[in-house]
Amino acid sequence: MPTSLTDIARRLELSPSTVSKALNGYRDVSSDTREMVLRAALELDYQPSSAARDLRRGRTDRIGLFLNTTLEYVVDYLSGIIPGAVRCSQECGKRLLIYTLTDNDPGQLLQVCRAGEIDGVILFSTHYDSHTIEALLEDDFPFVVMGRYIPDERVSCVVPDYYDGTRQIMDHLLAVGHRRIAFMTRPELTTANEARLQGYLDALAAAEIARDDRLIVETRLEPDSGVAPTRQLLALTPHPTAIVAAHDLVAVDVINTLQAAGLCVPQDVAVTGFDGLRAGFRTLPHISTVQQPLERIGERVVELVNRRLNEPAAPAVQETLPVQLVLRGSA
Amino acid sequence: MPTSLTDIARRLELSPSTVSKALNGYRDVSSDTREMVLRAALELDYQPSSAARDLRRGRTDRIGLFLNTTLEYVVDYLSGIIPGAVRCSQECGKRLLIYTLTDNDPGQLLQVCRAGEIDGVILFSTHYDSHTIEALLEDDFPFVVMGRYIPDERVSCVVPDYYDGTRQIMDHLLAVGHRRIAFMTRPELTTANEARLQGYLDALAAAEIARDDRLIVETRLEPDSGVAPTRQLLALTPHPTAIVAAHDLVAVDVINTLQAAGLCVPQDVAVTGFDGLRAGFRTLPHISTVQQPLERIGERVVELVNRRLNEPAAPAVQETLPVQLVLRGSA
DNA sequence: GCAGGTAGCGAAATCGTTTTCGGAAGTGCC
DNA sequence: GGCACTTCCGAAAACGATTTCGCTACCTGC
Repeated sequence: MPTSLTDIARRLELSPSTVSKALNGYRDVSSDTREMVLRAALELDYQPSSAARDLRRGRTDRIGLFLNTTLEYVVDYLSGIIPGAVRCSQECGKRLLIYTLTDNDPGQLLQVCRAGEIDGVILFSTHYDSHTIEALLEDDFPFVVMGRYIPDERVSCVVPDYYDGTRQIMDHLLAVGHRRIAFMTRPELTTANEARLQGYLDALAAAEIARDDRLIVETRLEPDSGVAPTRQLLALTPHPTAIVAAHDLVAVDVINTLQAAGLCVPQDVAVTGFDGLRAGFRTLPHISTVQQPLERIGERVVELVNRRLNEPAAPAVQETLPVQLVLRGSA
Repeated sequence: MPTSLTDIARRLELSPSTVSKALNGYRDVSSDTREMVLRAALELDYQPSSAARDLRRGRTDRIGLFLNTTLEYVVDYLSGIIPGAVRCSQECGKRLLIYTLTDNDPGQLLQVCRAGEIDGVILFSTHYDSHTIEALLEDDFPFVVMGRYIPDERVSCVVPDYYDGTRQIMDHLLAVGHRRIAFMTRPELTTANEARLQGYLDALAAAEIARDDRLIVETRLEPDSGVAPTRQLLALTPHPTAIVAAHDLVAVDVINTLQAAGLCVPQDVAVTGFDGLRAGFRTLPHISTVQQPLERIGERVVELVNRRLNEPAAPAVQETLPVQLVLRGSA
């Protein structure tokens, strides 16, 4: 049994109320007793029971983030997000908790929220369905969506500028002379994928290059899933001189496949990624990519949840954060 | 305000006790009222307040895992562990929570444990000091150490067989004819690193190959930290024909550096990793490695915490799990 | 000396559950 | 009818903190 408030009270022959007030900085307690209490608390390694505290105060000062670990991409992305999110929640006096979902059952998320385990929740793009969002709205439970734009003015979200990022990549590739540029997209029809594709198409149009559908291929995010599409592109004659991958992890596959085929990156084929994950440093050359402001996204997302907690009436915010092209060698 | 037990009670004109008993499967409630209660609970989206419940029951059915995300390795390793850990905790009726530590302050871990936020905790090798362990023992708080052997019969731990893994790698390399085998180790003096080094040295001795200290180099786990040691090894004449890296992530750097120098893997230099992380699939050829039973480690670690929760008097267990050499092309 | 103020403390209610205990009503048996 | 059981339900006490409110001293100023 850990020591409780009452333990301290008994030991010092004080009432629990006084001890509580001493620990919580109330002014109606003399500095003498305050010191006594603080010393005793330290000696006994006192830590208030979070259950009791949460129950009485009606909040937990915890923010949840739900994680599905089946995708390597998610883990990698999250590890970029977390430092910023943790720092910001620390500053807000909250703690950030990561919940692990079994087989991505969104019901668990609602359970945790309704049970009052957390005050607010961050929704990662792949981890919810529209029913979850509806339920959260109905419960008036604070949440923010990360990485996907939700066309509903009641929900806050933070997304990187997918369109502009792709334009930046394309403009760079076009500027250095590429004309046959392949584009790898993902099968899911999300606003993110659409924005990227649109960036690609608009850039081509602006450069007055005709769209060639054989240069647009699909790829998934599992390990090795970038290999086959790359081979498919290499089979074209002439093959593209640049490949714009949907993600850094895909770009890794692309580079490996090209090098295995005896081609040099970027001399023979330039390759670009997207996101700016750490995986981009695990190839030689390193991957030229669009760096998402990962830490900043983490910060903003927590900040928005926190604002919502402080002023429940505040309107939802939909933020697009600027991204930046970083050239690291592969293009 | 979410609906509470009392809400249901009022609506059905029952007492809170009866409602609680109906929901918790007590036998002294008629099947009629039980059904009424269950239906009402469903209609109102009732979810018991976890704070109230935890407070009253004196436990939370939650297990904590503390995470420090500064190291890519940790994230990668953890994502291998988690599926098993989550599944097992699910089966035990517990929930697995991941806590994010700011700047790796072990005091936070003790706070969370003492506050009763979780019933037990899993310590990842890099996230504690001996003081934390002492404090947990003193508090009699259930915990299990993962990935590092602790020479103390009061603490349970689960570790892969580092020594045997390295022997397996070495035996394979020796069997295919390698004689100049380099070894990359990490600067920290942990039992894991020592066991690996010993495996390397014993294998050499068994093959009657003299130890050459120039072939033993140190490397860290940050991105690119495998590059310099590899160049250092390539500067030797003759250079080693095989490189045994301390980790898959290091092996990635090694392979890239070798290929960038125009060498073929594994024809010119064979490379092996350790751990069996997903990163091993992101090179071509894929990395031959020692596969840790990651899922199994996750399972066992949760299982041990759970056993400790169910029978507090049970003795601590120190488990070494078998590892397996998997040849994927790089050696 | 007295009204009004302040400083310091404790009593008690409260948060939403769980769980023990006892009581009321009904049943079966002799 | 009386006795022992069973069945079903509610009252009430916890769990450990926070917070409101009121009470006692003591002080201050006139």
